[in-house]
Amino acid sequence: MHDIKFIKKNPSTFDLSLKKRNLKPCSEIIIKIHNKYLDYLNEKQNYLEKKNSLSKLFSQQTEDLDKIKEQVHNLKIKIDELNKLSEEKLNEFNKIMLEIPNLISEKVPDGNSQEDNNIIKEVGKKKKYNFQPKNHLDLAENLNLLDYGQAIKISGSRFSIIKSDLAKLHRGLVNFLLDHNSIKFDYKECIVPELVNYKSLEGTGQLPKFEDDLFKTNFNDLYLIPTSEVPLTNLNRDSIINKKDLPIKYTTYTNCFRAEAGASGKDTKGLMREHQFGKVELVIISEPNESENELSKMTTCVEKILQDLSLPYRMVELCSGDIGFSSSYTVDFEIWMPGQNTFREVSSCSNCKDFQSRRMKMRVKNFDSGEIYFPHTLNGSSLAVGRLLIAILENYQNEDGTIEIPSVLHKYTNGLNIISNDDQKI
RNA sequence: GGAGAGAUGGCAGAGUGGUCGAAUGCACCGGUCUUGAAAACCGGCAAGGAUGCAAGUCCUUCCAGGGUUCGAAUCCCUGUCUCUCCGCCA
Repeated sequence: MHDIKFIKKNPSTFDLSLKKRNLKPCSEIIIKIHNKYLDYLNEKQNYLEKKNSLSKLFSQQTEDLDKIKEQVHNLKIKIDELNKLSEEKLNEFNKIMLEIPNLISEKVPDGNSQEDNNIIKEVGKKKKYNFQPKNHLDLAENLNLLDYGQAIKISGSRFSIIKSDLAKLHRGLVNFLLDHNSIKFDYKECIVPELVNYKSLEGTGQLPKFEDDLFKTNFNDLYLIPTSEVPLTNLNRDSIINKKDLPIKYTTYTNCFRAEAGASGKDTKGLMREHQFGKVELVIISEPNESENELSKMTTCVEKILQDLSLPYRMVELCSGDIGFSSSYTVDFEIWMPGQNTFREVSSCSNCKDFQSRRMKMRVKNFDSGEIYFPHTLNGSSLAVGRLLIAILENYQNEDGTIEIPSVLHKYTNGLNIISNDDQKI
């Protein structure tokens, strides 16, 4: 949510940012609606003041009370009218405002699509194979570790059943990632609900605009989370944080659920794009002037994982056409996938500035000065576990189809260091 | 699923029609005292909005939404959530 006062002061800056996202300028109409709202509001407040002062006369005098009653009655009619009008305008205003994406940072490169993203750096050497590397799907199915027939029977497409040593690797990865984040990088580990209410999704920006991407349940109208950014960031919704408690850093592992409404035909099989996937998430609530710094600490945390796992990756700055709704600046991490001969996204780290904190009324108070302001919120994946699994399968494959397990994970896989065929056919 | 109770400031907790944005305690901030600290004492301390250069003035908010009334934290209705007991259950 944007600050209307900012828009009124800087309409052209605001419109320019929208233009970079290929959106139409709208400052003029927003300002117009808001001013109209203020007109109604001020008029209403004047009448309210009159009404209040008339009511107070009752405890002071006893004469002409009927006359006052009548005056109040007349005022109430006007107030009701103006109340309706101002509410209408405010609703109109909010409806527009909630669908406007965040302003993008000056650092964000111009561009229309993924193609225009800026590669910041490429790290790690791509392994050379003296055979044709397979993709994760062939590898895992050959090893009997992934079953799509069963997944389709139980739930349909875009689900999978992970089995045996691959399931153990998945579990080990989750523990490795959570330990990394909480012990080495001081994020507070949490377990959070995977069903959330409307307000929470509005707070982080998924609603009202992206309803189609979400799964809604018939229990209290709760939604399945598309990312644990939603519950983690909303932990401090509608509240005032003591400045001394910043920065607040959370990490969690959850399943994430996405309808993938606009992705038909893309990555239809395999762990790449599923309706349900596991993800470890990082969220930071930071002082406004510290958020850039915090983002770089966050990306360092993610990078360290990729380095520990010796996976070749690149760091990509998203362009104005590709950046998410709530973000002002986003850095993606992509791992080299030899079986697909391309880099694929495994993490996205965003600085949302005060966009989400304004939406969810998360504020910070400096108790020394009394000052109250909106903090910046950041979120990042560390990492999407399914995709990380793909990366390990493809990067650590041997010619015979077996998979080495990276050495940092051995203590998380109870010493298991190679995945070979699971003989059990069930 | 059945029965009952409740939702008030950062927290605890008074308040049952006007003088209530709301007692009191704790926490927090400032001060006195002290070599320093603690204790004690004194003072301050909700949020959002409008307007104004500012000081200030005004409006709104006691879970949410309706209603009664000149006037609602307080009375009535609806909804949501929480708690307790019983049943069921990982």
